Amino acid sequence: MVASMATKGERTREKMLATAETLVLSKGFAATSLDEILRATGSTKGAFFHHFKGKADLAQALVERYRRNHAKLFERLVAEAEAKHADPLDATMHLLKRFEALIQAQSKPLPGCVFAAATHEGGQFDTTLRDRIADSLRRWAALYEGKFDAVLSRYEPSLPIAAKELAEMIVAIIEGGLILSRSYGDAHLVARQSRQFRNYLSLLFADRQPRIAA
Amino acid sequence: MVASMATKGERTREKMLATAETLVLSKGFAATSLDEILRATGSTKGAFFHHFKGKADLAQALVERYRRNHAKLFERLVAEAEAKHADPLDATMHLLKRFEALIQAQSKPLPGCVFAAATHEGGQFDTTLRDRIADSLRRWAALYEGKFDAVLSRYEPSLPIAAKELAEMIVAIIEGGLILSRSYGDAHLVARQSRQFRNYLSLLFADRQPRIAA
DNA sequence: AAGCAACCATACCGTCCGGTCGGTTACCGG
DNA sequence: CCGGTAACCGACCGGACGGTATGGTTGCTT
Repeated sequence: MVASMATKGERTREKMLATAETLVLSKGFAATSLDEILRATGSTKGAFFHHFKGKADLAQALVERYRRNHAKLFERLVAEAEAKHADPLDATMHLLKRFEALIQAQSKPLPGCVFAAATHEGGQFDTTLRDRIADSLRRWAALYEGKFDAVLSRYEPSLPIAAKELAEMIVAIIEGGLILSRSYGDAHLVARQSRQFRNYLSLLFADRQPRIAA
Repeated sequence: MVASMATKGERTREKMLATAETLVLSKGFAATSLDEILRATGSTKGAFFHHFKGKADLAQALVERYRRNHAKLFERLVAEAEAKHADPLDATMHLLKRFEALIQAQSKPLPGCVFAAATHEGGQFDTTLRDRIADSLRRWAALYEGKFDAVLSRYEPSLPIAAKELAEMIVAIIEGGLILSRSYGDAHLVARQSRQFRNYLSLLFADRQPRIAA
């Protein structure tokens, strides 16, 4: 038994989560029935209710799973970028470029973001899940914010700017870009928008003016 | 009988659409039942099916209504901006600032965008409605694109840029900003992000370098 | 090999939801 | 005042959905 496939139960649970995610991202959570998920995975009610307390529990598990995968991916990209560039600005640029390359490689538009989906249907979830989603988005932005903090502590921007604003901007651009990308069927729209954001950064720090200690 | 209240039927229909919109924006379309809408408006099944063929028809009507209102608002803002500024860059900046002021005036986060909601639950709608939504988003972007075209035909940007990219960028920023704004409960996030976009524009056209005819 | 838990299949239940339909009231031209 | 139509009501239906109960099967441990 290979370690990667874990136990049988974990594999079916993962399969359910994966197919549920694609269905939810295409039709929405409420419009996705349990039977539909089970038909797609080839299992039954018994299996589902063995792994999840109910549909609400599935929603929470979906968010948690997405959160982990998302965090893991970005930590990998950040590590790679910082290994290659000592300068914080270069590292951030590299991070964005790697991200764009990942999207550009896909021929179809990305299926969407679970956080955005959950936010949109948020009214049917309880407060703790909504808080968890907001926290996930904040952590994502905070990851960028840390990078921009490093950049701002070294270089003087050509316009007064806060790291948090830049972090929220790239997250907003990606989330909004995903919506347009899906609606248009344009697989490369998000990458194009990320490039625009890089443009903004390169104009903000065009001359790499070193910050003067007060 | 005042002209503004139109016929009785039109008023109840409008009331249904308005309450349906708020419900849909907070819980999603599939999770919003007809009974819920009717309870909120104080009318009944009979009234609903007199005005709409079914729930799918309601969805289409919601999109169409939002589309009209949205277009009307922006045409008003554009007209106001162009009346005040002959220069296309100044007019565009004014347009964005007016938009920010509108958002800033609200104390609660905007309820969301029907286009984004519909895109997110798109899998449950038919192709014609999905196309209609994509078209609505494109028209919105095209409205901005026209303005940026005017700017680019007069001024040389400090980085090579297409009007379409800028147009898609502000739309993406607003859509993404709305998601973050709702999830965080931060009413001013969208306006802050619009200001970032204005920053980008002001850096792109900082010196107002006039375009040289080739 | 026995036993025990984890895992999964199936039949079934109560409820809610979209939709239908026969009927009633409000309005309006003639 | 009358006829007709737009507007509206509310009981009802069939089906789908989330959830449960129960029994069977697999696989790990000792």
